[in-house]
Amino acid sequence: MFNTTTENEFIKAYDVSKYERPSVTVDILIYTVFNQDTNNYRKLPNKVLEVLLIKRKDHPYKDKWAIPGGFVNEDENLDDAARRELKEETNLENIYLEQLYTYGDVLRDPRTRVISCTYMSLVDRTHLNVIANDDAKDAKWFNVQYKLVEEKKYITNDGYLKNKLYKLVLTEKDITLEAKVNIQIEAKGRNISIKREIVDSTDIAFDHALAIAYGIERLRNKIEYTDIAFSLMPETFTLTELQQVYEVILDTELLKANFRRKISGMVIETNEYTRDKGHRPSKLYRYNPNWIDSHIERRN
Amino acid sequence: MFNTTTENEFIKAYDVSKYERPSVTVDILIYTVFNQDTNNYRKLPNKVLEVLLIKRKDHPYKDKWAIPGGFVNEDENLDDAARRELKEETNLENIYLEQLYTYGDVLRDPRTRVISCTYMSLVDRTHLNVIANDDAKDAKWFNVQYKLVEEKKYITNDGYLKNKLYKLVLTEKDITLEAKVNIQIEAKGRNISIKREIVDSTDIAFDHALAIAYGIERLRNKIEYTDIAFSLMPETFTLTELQQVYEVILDTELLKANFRRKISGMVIETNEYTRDKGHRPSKLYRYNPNWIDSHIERRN
DNA sequence: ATAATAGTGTCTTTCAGACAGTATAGT
DNA sequence: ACTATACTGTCTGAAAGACACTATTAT
Repeated sequence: MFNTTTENEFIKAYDVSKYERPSVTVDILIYTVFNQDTNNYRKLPNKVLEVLLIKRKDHPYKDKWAIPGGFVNEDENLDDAARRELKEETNLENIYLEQLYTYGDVLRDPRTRVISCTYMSLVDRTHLNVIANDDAKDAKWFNVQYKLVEEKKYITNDGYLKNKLYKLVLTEKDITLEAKVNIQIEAKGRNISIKREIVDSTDIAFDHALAIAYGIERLRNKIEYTDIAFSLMPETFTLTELQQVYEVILDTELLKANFRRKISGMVIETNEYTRDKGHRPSKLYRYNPNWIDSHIERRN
Repeated sequence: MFNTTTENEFIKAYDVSKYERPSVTVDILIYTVFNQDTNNYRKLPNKVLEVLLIKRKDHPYKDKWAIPGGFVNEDENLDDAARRELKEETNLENIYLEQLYTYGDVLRDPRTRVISCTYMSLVDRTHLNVIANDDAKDAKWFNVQYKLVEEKKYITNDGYLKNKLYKLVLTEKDITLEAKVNIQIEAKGRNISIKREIVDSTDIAFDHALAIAYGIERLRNKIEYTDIAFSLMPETFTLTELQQVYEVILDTELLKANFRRKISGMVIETNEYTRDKGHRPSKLYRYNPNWIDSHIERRN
């Protein structure tokens, strides 16, 4: 039982005060929506979904891009570590933050065994300080595109095997990072298992492409039945802006009248309007925090 | 920190063989549905939701009940550790298994910092071997009840504070374990944060009451838009049995005609019928794995 | 005037909820 | 015959989808 460890190592290892941090990190997916200006004075800016990445300065994955994160301190709750990291990266507090998934494959970090608990955060770009654009840290907002590119299904005698191949493209000025994520769904009798794996990820560090993809999927799911979209909005906004946020996350076009009917209970109108837009002014709205009362609560 | 522990206990607790591994555990919520026989020969058995718990033999929380789990081996993926634990407890493989949430509060284990990644598994009780009922391991299936008992809402000037108090009751023969879980939802402007905490948990070890509660909530959510219910069913089943599973998980009564319409695409009828039931025989059905094709896929 | 967006009304189809009714084994 | 369950048909109202129409600003 006490195999080859020396007494010294034993003591060092178990001396309470010297107990090293567990090799557990917290990594944060910080998503935001950004206005891309157009050249036409009349046209509204396009909205794009962005994620914050940091260029690694050391091996492994030197010069590749990674999700911000860091080790969990010994005396720090997991959630607190996530909040601390978020504050370090964006200088923001009291922001939407949700635990996503914990990645723990043995070889995901070539140095040593690292288990990473990922969180997802949504921030309103207008509230953002510049830390995240600090060149010294080499942190950049990358435009995110995530699309299904191939779907194959094989029927087996007691179920099926389905492969869905998604392409993730991250761009920032002249930098383009690409990865492919394969989602394998295996149905065997009544048992269904899902496995996600990176097929191809040349410029994204570790298995972070998986996390970025998973975050977008969660976002797409949750925007349908919760109010998370408002975490991406400024204090007041037009309904068209809100619709654009839904569209850029869901990657579809929505019909204006139907969209407005759907979200009507989630917003409160103000007396203010947009100005100087080269077209009819738009009424400004704010989030209605009491919306949830009229719905079946399905946070989690 | 190590207040009254004897040296002996200390050594035992920190056995070297455990050190090499990170202090990360995998804990598994194993849910099943069980038929409770009734005395009336005509009546169908009642179904109850159950979860597998293990009686702790050592400090801390000696003689309290805990979710089965254990340390992750150094050379073992997180998912593999979960599958291994599941196999050890139930002797089953290829079972529905899904990562749930990772608990990482500093003081959740009084011995040392332990981060626990929880998984949820759903098993068909008819396929179960007896390992989980092995008295030597003191593993028992507990009847689960989880209900909202109190809801308070305070309006603040920029949002609201909502407290939802849930009561969790676990029973097995003459053993009753109770816990209260408070879900605090704080809306401040557009930012909403959710905190879950145990208010009262006298007989359930660690923060496991939180995990059990969270698992049920996930189950209640997912049963509405996925096919996970079938992981709890035997190969063939009647539609009434399927409905009972939905009812016991959702803790509501459903109207038969509407339920059948809703799940009609998920099942395939067989030519077999139930017999000797003291009433009209019921057609047996099996799961239709191709159901998902006709739906928007929302696993995750 | 025009380009571009803001905002509303309404038709249709689909689906969830409610309820009433008929059918059939086993004692 | 009676009890308990099996199974189906249909009405209603709400919500989702599609589309057409009117309104208003800066240049």
